[in-house]
Amino acid sequence: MPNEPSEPLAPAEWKVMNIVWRRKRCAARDVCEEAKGEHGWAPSTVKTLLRRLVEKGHLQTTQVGNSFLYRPTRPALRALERAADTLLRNALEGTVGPLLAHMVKRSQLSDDELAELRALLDERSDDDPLTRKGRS
Amino acid sequence: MPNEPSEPLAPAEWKVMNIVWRRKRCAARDVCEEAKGEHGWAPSTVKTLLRRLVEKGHLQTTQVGNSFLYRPTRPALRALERAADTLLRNALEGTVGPLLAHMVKRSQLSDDELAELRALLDERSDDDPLTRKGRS
DNA sequence: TCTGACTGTCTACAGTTGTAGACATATCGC
DNA sequence: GCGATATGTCTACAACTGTAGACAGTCAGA
Repeated sequence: MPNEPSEPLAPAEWKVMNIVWRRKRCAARDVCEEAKGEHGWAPSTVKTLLRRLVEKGHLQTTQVGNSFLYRPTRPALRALERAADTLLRNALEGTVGPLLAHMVKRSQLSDDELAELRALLDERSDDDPLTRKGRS
Repeated sequence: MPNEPSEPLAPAEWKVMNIVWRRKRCAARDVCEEAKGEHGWAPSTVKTLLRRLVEKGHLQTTQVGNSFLYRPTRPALRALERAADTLLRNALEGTVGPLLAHMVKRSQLSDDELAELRALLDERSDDDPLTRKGRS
């Protein structure tokens, strides 16, 4: 039982996972409904994706009557962080800063989030001696 | 001639692109050499990937003698930004802030980059009325 | 000019992903 | 108990991906 499913999510799988994450847990029917509305998918499509996600360890099931309740095995944030790590691994020398800048620009952030990020940046430049060259 | 290749890069394709991006432009041989060292790939593997990348519009070629010079059609940063956009599209309500925090933590950023990010954050909280609710 | 080395092209093939129909079966209401 | 409905399973199949061998054309050196 791999607690952290290692296999990355394919695009269609992200869509299904997002539906389940939003609802915390749900039945196949709910996913089918929402996926039909959002992506126009046939129920079979959703069912196949759910099955594969269970196989890969991204979803857990609990049997309820003749059906399953699907539940993510890890929080959405963790999956996002994994994907972000992959992204960063692909970032060449000097592109990380601009990349983060781009993402900040694209994002709606709350005041709290902005404050937390600011704090992080300050921490960075305070305690990382390698980056302490040009500041007074 | 699609100036911005829309098809996303597969993992193996990122690896090849990164080699070409680092060198700005190069011959297949160079890529083969580096890819062999880094990933243990056979030359055929590299050649297939180069061909597919050209087909998809990620690489351009210039014929030189009996061989090609491969050159990226867009800068690495742009490809990264596209991938980042996809990542953000998968981010649920409330996960974007923590996600960015995670990325900042994982990244080595220069003083200049830190300063630029800080400036961006300040700009955000200054001019976005939606986020100006809790601050004095 | 002949040949060897190198380059790109063709072909291959297994595994993954996107998409979905067919179908057996379990359940719940009557 | 029986049938209608819903649920999961099996099967399918094309496209994409990872990986690579075989081969043909070409350029340079002998």
